Amino acid sequence: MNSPNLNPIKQLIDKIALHDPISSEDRVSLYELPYSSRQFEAGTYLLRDGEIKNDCAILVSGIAYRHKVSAEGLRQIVSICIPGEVINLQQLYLDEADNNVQALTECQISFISHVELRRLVTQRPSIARAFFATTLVELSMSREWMLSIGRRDARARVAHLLCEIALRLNNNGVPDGISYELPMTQDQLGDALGLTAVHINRTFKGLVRDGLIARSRYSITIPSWERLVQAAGFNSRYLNLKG
Amino acid sequence: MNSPNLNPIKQLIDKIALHDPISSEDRVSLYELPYSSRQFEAGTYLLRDGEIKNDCAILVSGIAYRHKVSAEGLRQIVSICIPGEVINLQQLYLDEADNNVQALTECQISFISHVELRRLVTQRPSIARAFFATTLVELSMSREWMLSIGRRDARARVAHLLCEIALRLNNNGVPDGISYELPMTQDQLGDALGLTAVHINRTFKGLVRDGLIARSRYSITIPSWERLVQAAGFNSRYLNLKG
DNA sequence: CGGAATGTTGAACCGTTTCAAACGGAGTGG
DNA sequence: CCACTCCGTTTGAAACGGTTCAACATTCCG
Repeated sequence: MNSPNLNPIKQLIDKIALHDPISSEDRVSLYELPYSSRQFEAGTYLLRDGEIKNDCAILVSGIAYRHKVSAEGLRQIVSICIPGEVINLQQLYLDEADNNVQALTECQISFISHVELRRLVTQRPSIARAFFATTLVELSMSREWMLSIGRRDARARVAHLLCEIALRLNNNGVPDGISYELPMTQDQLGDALGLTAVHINRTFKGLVRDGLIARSRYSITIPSWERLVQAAGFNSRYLNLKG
Repeated sequence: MNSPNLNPIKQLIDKIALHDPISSEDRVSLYELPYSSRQFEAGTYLLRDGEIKNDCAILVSGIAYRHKVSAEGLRQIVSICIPGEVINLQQLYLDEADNNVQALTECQISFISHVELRRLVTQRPSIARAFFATTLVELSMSREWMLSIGRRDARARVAHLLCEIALRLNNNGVPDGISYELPMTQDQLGDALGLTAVHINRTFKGLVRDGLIARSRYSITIPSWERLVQAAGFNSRYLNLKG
């Protein structure tokens, strides 16, 4: 999981190629980018609201979450970051970050100079295009997230989040009986779904009672993908996965 | 408002230049793009969920809203589109639309061939960059919207929406006493904010009672920007407006 | 003028929150 | 290896913000 020799560029390429093809020529030029890596322990801020331009940060291993806090101090988690994603793409062109990214587990981050990346993206339109496509998918995911928070009840919201993460971790499809680690406290889940930790707890219990999921510690098991999808009203189209 | 001689390319340029500068050279090449225009009446779908690649559609005049509907048939409005925006940027690189855009007022739409635009964007990195920046701002807006829906109460949600639109319509700042048209029914406002039409009504009444806004028909007046911002917990940073 | 769509209001209801207390499990120090 | 502590989970009861339903008022538009 935290194997130190994960190649960040490969992660990045795999990720962006998921939504837009990248020629082998472009791959090579991406491979030429210099980078440096660093480990961050769970809980660390990987990006802070208000932060000014910085190097481009790729999440190589681990899971993180992006959040904002309201004037009243309430937190809303707006997305989950998984390996291969650029955490601060926004800062590639906009000045100031307006959100935070925090490590959920230990995270390996690799840094590429923004200047370098901007240069590459300028010289190679198809790489620019791939990053653009990735960003469009992120936008699409955030719209679905809005639909969840605004219009689904607690049960469907939780189920939907579980579906989304399961599929993002297994792009080719989620087989029945699969399990995965979702290292989020119920407090964090609440902040992600616009609910209370207490209500997350009750909702989880309901899902377990009805056999839609099984749980132990941070591990989620999905006995029947079909049934969970049904309960969530989940339609994977918005993830724009190929195939 | 619906003046037929609005130049769509100028609108487009003004819009993307709002977040990223565009050189005069690039402006010229944008001006060379061929386009055709058409009027759509209020209520028309400008983009449909499931629609396959199409020409790039610029909203030249009028207001529209983007929405998704859940498996249970509930609608969530995820953004308000104002003039100068490309409605279906997503389709520039992704295949299938996963959301709908519907005209709120009569709308003038101009079409540019996606092929042309892709070609231009390939040849002129700084234009690509400007579109990228615009998309990043859209992403940023959607994150703020999530924060609203997930964590603000009804009053702050409504106030926040009113602030956002006021500022997007007046990029240089909102003077006290300003009014603007928000041609949305309370049903639509409810769907935008994850509330019921009924509750929108009561919340509006509350804001009026407390002198935070005045209303008549679809016209909103803001006596004190300061106070409305306060009630909304509004911080304009996420809009990434220059200056 | 008439009908449809939108806005307004009240009362009952309900999904979720709040508060508070107890529980469990992992890590720490004695 | 136990006791202690901390943090997150679990549970119950009461409260609340927002919903639902239903009736009525208003505005719009043909």
